[in-house]
Amino acid sequence: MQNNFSIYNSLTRRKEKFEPLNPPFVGMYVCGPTVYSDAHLGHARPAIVFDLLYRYLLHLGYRVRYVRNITDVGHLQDEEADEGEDKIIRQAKKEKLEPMEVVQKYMNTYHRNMSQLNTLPPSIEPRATGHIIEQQEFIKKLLQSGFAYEANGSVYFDVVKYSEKYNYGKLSGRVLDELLQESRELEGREDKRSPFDFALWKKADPGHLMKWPSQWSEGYPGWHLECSTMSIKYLGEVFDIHGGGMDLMFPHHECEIAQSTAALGRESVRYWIHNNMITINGQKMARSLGNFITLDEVFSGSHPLLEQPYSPMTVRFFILQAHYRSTLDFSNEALKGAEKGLERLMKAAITLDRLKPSTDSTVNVDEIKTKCYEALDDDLNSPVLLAQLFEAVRLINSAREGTEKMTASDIAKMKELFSVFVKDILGLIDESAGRGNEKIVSGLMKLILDIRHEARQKKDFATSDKIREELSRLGITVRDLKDGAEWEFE
RNA sequence: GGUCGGUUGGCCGAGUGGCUAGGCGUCGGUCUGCAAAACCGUUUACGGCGGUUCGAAUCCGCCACCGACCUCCA
Repeated sequence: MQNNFSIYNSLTRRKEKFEPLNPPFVGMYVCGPTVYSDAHLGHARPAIVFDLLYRYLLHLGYRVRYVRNITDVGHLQDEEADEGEDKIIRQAKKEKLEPMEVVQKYMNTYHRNMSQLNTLPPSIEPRATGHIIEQQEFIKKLLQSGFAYEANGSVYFDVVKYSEKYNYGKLSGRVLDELLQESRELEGREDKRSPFDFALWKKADPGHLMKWPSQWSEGYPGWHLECSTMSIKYLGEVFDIHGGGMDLMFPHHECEIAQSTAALGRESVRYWIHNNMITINGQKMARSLGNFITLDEVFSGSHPLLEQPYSPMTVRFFILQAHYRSTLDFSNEALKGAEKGLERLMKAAITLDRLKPSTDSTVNVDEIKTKCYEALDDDLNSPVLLAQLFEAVRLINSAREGTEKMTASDIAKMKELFSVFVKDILGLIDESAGRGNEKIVSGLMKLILDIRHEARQKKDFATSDKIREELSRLGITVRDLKDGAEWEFE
């Protein structure tokens, strides 16, 4: 499997050549959502970023097993004290639903939104509640290895003991001694030996809605455990890629490393990849800050901050226009810009279909293609890839104007370029497509435009304008060219 | 306070020690019966102060400001 693909590894803080453990197979695990409310713009970013990575790896010929979990238990409101209320249970009470109804409801919304954004579904989408036994087995391993301890029916991970042998904090750059000095004293619960110990199994309080029997207590698993358990179950003890948002590096991913390393005696993940945040007015978009916009609100325009609706592809393009490791600032102006840019890109594909070949050529499609690969190979640089594609757009438009020339071979290559990079890899599809019966509509349009053409030849502009206006009312735009006219749905 | 990252033109965003991505917007032009689109050009860049260098937005130092993480957050 040949490739020149390099990717930034958060663990080593460097770009590294991507070399999977067992080519052509690639194992990729990405932290999915906790399904307790509607997906917002922030959720779209990792979904699209890792969709891009998934698509590119597939394009390069790898056989990728893409695992993305659904967290449906154990994610507490106040993780620090390990006493917060489970997010899903809290929402269930609020909506007067069964916890599993809450999970199903928001999982459905999430899937619908992800499909709208044209992200490919993962190969496996495991749920925490479906892996209670496996998580308990994992806890037993940690107890056996001595890195976990039981206290009052709960089981905790012993961070202090772990750090005597391994490096707790290596991913996020934290030093345990410093963390311990700065941490405040625990109040109430004294089950934990150290404030940075985290729960593997929590004994349920009376009346707790989601709980399972175990040898320790009726209870539920800790949040960090599910990812270690399920990634190893489906991808093996050592696998290639683990992804997620930067905000998960500490403590979530740090705890995952500790759990897996403690249980297996070695590192599980070879490449840690983290996407940056979407900001709004320079501040992270987050539920807790109350400045988030849900995807449905974006698509419908029904949020006070939105001046108009923005289509799923506009959002996708907007996200792909920024490098995944940079913050991306939301604004109406930026979204509108993305909308126009996307339109320009998609129109060029249509123009390409209608282009008449020349006998000679003034363009070098292969050069653009090479640059497109270089952009992706350099840490998945989608903005530079788009810049290259816009160079192709300029050439296509110029060819239509006659200032550049493309042979039939050039046109075929260019179509291939668009098909591979725009559609397959960037996952950008024409949202105006699929309206009406293509064949009949195009036949009718040809007829109508022929009549209009004849009217214009006779300088009967009243008729030609009437046709254009009536078509416009139906949502069809007509544009006159040097020879004939072209049309499209608005 | 600790750790890490950022500060690029009206907006969003790439980037490399010298050849000034790209998109959107603005303005002008070409084309056009009109319109739209397209094309060509234009517009104001690299937070501040020093330093290294023949040459720095790009390397180093200091300062200012912003953000993320250190509770949950994609």
